[in-house]
Amino acid sequence: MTLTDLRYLVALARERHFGHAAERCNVSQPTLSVAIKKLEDELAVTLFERSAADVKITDIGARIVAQAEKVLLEAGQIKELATAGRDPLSGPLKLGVIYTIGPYLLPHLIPRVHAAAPSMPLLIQENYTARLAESLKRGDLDVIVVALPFEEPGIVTQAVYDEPFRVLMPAGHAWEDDATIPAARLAEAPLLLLGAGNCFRDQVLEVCPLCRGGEGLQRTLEGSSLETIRHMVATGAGITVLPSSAADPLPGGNSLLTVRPFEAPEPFRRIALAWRVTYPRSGAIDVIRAAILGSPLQGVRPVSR
Amino acid sequence: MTLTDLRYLVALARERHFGHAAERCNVSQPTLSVAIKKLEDELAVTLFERSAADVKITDIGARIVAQAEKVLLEAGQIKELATAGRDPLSGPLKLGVIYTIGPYLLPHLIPRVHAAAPSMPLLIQENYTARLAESLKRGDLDVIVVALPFEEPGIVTQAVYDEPFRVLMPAGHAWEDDATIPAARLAEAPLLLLGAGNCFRDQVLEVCPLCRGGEGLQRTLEGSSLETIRHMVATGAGITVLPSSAADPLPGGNSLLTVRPFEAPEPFRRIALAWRVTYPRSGAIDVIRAAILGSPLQGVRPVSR
DNA sequence: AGTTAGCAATAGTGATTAACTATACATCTT
DNA sequence: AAGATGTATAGTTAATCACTATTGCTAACT
Repeated sequence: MTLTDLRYLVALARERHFGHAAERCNVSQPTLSVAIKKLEDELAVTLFERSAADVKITDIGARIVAQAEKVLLEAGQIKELATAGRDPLSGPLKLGVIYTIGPYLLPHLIPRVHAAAPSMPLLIQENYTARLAESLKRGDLDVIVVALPFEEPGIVTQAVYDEPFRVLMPAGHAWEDDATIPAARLAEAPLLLLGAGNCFRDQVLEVCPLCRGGEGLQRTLEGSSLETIRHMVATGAGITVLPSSAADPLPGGNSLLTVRPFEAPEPFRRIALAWRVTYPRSGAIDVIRAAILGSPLQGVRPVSR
Repeated sequence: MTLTDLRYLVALARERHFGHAAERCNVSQPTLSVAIKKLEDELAVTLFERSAADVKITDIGARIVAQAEKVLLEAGQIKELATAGRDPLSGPLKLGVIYTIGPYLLPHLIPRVHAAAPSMPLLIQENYTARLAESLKRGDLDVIVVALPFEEPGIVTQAVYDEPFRVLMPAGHAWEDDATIPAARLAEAPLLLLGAGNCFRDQVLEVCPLCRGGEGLQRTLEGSSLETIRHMVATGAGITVLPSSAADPLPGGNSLLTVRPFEAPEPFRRIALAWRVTYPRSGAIDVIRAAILGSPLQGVRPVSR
């Protein structure tokens, strides 16, 4: 029993004539005749009474035809589902973002994605890189936004933008008069850091190897966020390093804080998109990338593909 | 897209492993692999993300698998319907009976058929032979009970029983003293007859050619029934001829009436079943025949096949 | 880093199935 | 009895399906 057989069946039930039914199915009369007979043999049931005068459907035949129509209808739905699902910009996209990007990127990203792909709602999760990577591999996420380096088997990455680091200090701080800050000087001040697990913490410590020992002036704020640290800096608890998108003053910014760039070579982080090699909706990824690049993130430099 | 493809699809969705899914479907891994790829090409949609680690279903894939399961379920119903419909004794049987048999046969027939084939309800229609024949050919009836001769293209008949004719007269009638009545004598009395269209009317007139002219003593009762005629005979309106099943006194019969057989050769009618040559439920017909022969019809003689 | 193991995809082949044309057969009609 | 109509069968070809053997890929292991 195949779907083709069922199509022949309902055609014959409608036409009550083998020749006409065959024509409607674009096959020859013997083809349809044999197919119906095969179906009857398989089901061990007489579906039609054939006579010279006409073709009559049996009671059981009528019931089976009705069921066959249901089958064909449901099968047609599969094609419709496929057609609807063919558009990579339709259907929800599960997006993961690291903590140190989310608050600054998402407010811009979400409306832009919605504008570009209105039928692709975003399901967003913020987390540490490691957790995002796991979810991505499991299939719980489709695309993630992380900082490089990021290497995982089965995962491909695409750099999107570079983002310089900045030094954040309370207004009136001693370094305020310097246009740029040498990285080494970070060891001289109480440096507020995110907790372990945040990749940005490690990247900051890489900028300032002297801070690494754990015996310096720096202070780790477990379970905290860049925003919390910024507020602590404003209250004079210390200084910190932020990515430019989080540090650079917006119009009408915070007058309690002073931001200074690093001395060249300016340290920076490279932000990338990552997804499973096998992920089929590359069009959706393109939209995400475009929306990120279209977002007004302070100080970032796009990375050409 | 075939039902087999869909079976492979849902198997793979369940197993998430080509090899295991193939095994469950009793096919080789390449077979299943190719079938899935063919489906994906046909639908122009990626249903699964394949990687060395595992097989992940896409969102659209999951929706299509759910739909495929629905299709397979409905398709399975076809087999169930066929299994249920395979029994010729299941499902209603549309039975037609001529007016001059119905009242005497059906009260016996219906319970017997119900006992022999409880899941075969009878849909009964009483009518003239000509109307029954038309309904039978149209398919509105499945089997009819008629008197022979009955010849129709595409229709087969099977004699069931012979039924002698009787003379019915009011009690105390002049012929009451005769054990048998010669057919010719019918022309001498006021003979009550059914209206045109009833085959029994014609059969009676054949028995008594002298009555035929239309100028004799006989009286036609259009739109009437044998029961009406019997009552009229009881009131002395005339005599009549009845088939034995309608004439012969039942225990506790009518003392106002006298029944006499004809003189040999006894006239009789042959009752038969008729159905379309193409009608597939011959088992149902056998049940009807057996139920008729099992019915206590007065004076009838079974016709061996 | 090279190797191995696991798994899906591909190639190539054989068997089955589905389609065709031509024709036979059955039935009713003229 | 012959013709017309309509379905079934025969015989053939093409397409499809399923198999085995093998390749190619990825990731895990030594």
